[in-house]
Amino acid sequence: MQKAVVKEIYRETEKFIQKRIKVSGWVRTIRSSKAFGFIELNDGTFFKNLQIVFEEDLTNFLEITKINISSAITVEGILVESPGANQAFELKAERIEVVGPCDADYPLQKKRHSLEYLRTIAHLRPRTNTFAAVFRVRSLVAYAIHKFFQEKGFVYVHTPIITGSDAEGAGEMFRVTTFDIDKPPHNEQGAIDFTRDFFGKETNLTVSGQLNVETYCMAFKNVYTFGPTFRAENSNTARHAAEFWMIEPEIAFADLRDNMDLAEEMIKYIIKFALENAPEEMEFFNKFIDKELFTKLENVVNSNFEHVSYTKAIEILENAQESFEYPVRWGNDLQTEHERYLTEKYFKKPVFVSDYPKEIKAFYMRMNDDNKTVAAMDLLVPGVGEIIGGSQREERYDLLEKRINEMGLHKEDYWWYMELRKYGGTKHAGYGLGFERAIMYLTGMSNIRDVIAFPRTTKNADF
RNA sequence: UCCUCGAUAGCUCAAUGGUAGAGCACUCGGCUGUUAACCGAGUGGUUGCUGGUUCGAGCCCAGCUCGGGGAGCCA
Repeated sequence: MQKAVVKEIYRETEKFIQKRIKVSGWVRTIRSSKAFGFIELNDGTFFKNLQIVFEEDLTNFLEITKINISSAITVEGILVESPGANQAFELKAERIEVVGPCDADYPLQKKRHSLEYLRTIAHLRPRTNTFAAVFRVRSLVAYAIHKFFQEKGFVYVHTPIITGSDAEGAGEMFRVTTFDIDKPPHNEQGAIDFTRDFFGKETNLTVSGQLNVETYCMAFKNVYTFGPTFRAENSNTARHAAEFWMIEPEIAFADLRDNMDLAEEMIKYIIKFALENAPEEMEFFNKFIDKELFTKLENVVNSNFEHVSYTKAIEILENAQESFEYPVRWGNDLQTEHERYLTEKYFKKPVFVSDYPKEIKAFYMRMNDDNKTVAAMDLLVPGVGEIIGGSQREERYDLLEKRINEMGLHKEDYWWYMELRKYGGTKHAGYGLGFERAIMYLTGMSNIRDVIAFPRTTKNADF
């Protein structure tokens, strides 16, 4: 007998119709009458379910009518055309074996659950339509990102998760140590003696792979990282997590414009990839999560992203007929309300804001000729806000050294980073894409906790 | 961390300061093509925690815990 999976049955129906097949999966719902019943079977390979019809000629008919949702079963039968309205075919069961019964206290019902409740049962929520769709899309988009960069010849670099450089400056860090935290060793000055710790120095979980990946950029020309990142910020929002994934491409012999063009091409590529490779899931998001999703995504794919300088953006905001809570002033960073206005109301599409005042940006960003702004860019998208942050890097040794000093950093901490500027340093640029934020944008999900399998956020590391 | 709203059955939600309820889930029964199947009956509660006001608190007050929304920080 032919074994089949639900995805093949939907995609290549002609291969299975009128044939005896064997399918294994979980019961999503069951409706039974005195002499017959229906099971919606999901085997995990496909978003949609396969309808099983069973009748009282089954030797275990009574047992089957009583099984609970989420029981694991194996069904043998013939795939036939369905007289019902909602499906083209169904499996007429000749034999159903319960391979893994499900207890009656199973916490998921056939009805809708709140996303908040489902977070409390993170081990079971991938069995729901919403999370099945989210995590299949997440998987596909991760693949699409690799595919995009690999097809362009980029080299995938695994930058370290544990870092000894505490000066990356991108946020609060999680300490990595093997010390007994109740009694760490002290040196003669009375301070904690990190020379006796595992690495012989203070170490933390990385907040960004950028500085490390720049070294490989100077060897391979075009590189990217794709890995987990950790921020110990006490953030409590729908867009922040303590552990998240980031994609950080870095391109040599390239400037800020090349950088933005790459970002735009990548965003369009992954949107198209998701629409083509997960049509059922995307349809579901458009119908139940965000009714404007397809309109939004098609608008992004078919339009050119807007470009605006920070200075011009300030002008737009100053002239806006809008009362902002925070004042708009050249030199201040853009607030969330300002970003939302720009991308959602003014341009109504993704917009790159570039060339920010040097005071509000990182030390490694390239100084512009005006000596006031740096070659930085943020990509703002409607609904999610900042999804990408990047810059052209300062490749001039003396200017980099000057910025490090101005910002009160210690140049000894960056000795290897600075040497890149001595030994064949060249123009280069890169950006960071928050992977979860991209998934949120693609699916319409509005909380980052719902696009991470087991989210780690302030006061929550369950599962 | 700040502002704001909330926490009642397994879930989603009701309940003038006066006997804590419904739908779904679950159990039992019925039903010959269902589509969140349907019909009937039943089981199910320390009203988040601690204290206070009151003859009496799910409801009023205080503190705490956890969650939602917004803000800061950022991706």
